Amino acid sequence: MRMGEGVEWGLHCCLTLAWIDADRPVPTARLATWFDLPPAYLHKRLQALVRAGVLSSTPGPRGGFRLGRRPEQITLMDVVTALEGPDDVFRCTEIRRRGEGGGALPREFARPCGVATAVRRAELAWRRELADQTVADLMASAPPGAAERARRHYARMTG
Amino acid sequence: MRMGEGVEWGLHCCLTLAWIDADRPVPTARLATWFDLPPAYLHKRLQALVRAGVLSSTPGPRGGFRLGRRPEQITLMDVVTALEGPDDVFRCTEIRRRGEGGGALPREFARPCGVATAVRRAELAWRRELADQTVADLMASAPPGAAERARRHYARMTG
DNA sequence: GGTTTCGTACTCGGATAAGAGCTGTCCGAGTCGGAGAGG
DNA sequence: CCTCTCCGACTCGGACAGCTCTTATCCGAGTACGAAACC
Repeated sequence: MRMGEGVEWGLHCCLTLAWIDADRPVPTARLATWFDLPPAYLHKRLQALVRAGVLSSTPGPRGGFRLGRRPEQITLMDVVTALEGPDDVFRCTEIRRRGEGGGALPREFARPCGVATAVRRAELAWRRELADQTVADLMASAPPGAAERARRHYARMTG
Repeated sequence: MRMGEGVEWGLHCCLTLAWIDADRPVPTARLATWFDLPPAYLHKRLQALVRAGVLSSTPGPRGGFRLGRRPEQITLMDVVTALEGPDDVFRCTEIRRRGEGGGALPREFARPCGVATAVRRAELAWRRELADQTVADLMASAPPGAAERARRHYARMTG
């Protein structure tokens, strides 16, 4: 059980896009060079963020990606859900009612499985923490001057 | 990103072992029949729980598995860690310092990456919820009479 | 009848193959910018 | 000199392979029981 690498990429890209706050969209190639990532695959992951509304894309020359909404309205949960899918981490297959164990007790199965409930409680705590943190919070917790350095660095790339 | 199926199996098996509280160890075949699971693979997953000390095993005839310690001392975190591995869900690859972006700022990298910190906060909340729940809690939250039914069902299987 | 010995069957344990999902790559559709010709 | 047209290049978007990890399976090592032979 491991989180996909694209989540780290997506969060760093969102943070960078928020910091530089460029007038023009930022193409994939720039971000891939910035972080030394495989351009094609990064592109694929950014597309998933566009489908979720986290980013917006512009085709053609001078095109690229920009934030789909303001940084304080992009939660980490949004990014994780967009990149890892909306499915629950824990999937209850109702094994309690399979096999010999569950033949004759239909009334009890009206309530959800206790094991699933317990694990989902942890998963909800995880999702809640992710939903409480926004890209704006990431910007605020960064060392001072980080945004300025990002802008300068990006200006050096474009020029 | 999905949790392995073995976690559900392991938790249900621990709960069942705690309920029936048999004098003899319970072999894999019984548990596999109980939940209608592939016996060989269930066996492999139970071995992982033995390596973690959650279960203890007895070889030979009349052998099998039993709980390695009391139910109130087996947390859901123990089971998940045993079956999914001890690695963090989110792995920070330090992409901030890779590529063009991180060449000239060595002082800043002394502090951990803000993105990683934010995601790890959520992961810690998840682990904490898992660690706060024990197998004994699962037993307590089950409908009354569940333990008795499990014992009767197991007696019918053995006899 | 009691005891010893042997064989058998059962269980765990780890090493060995298929399948799914993540990672990585490619090419096509669409679009903007600029060069060049014409007025 | 200004405007219109056309060409070219750049970017996103989705479809196509390689690889790691999960799932699934098998066979070997060890052990307790039970039967049989022996005392």
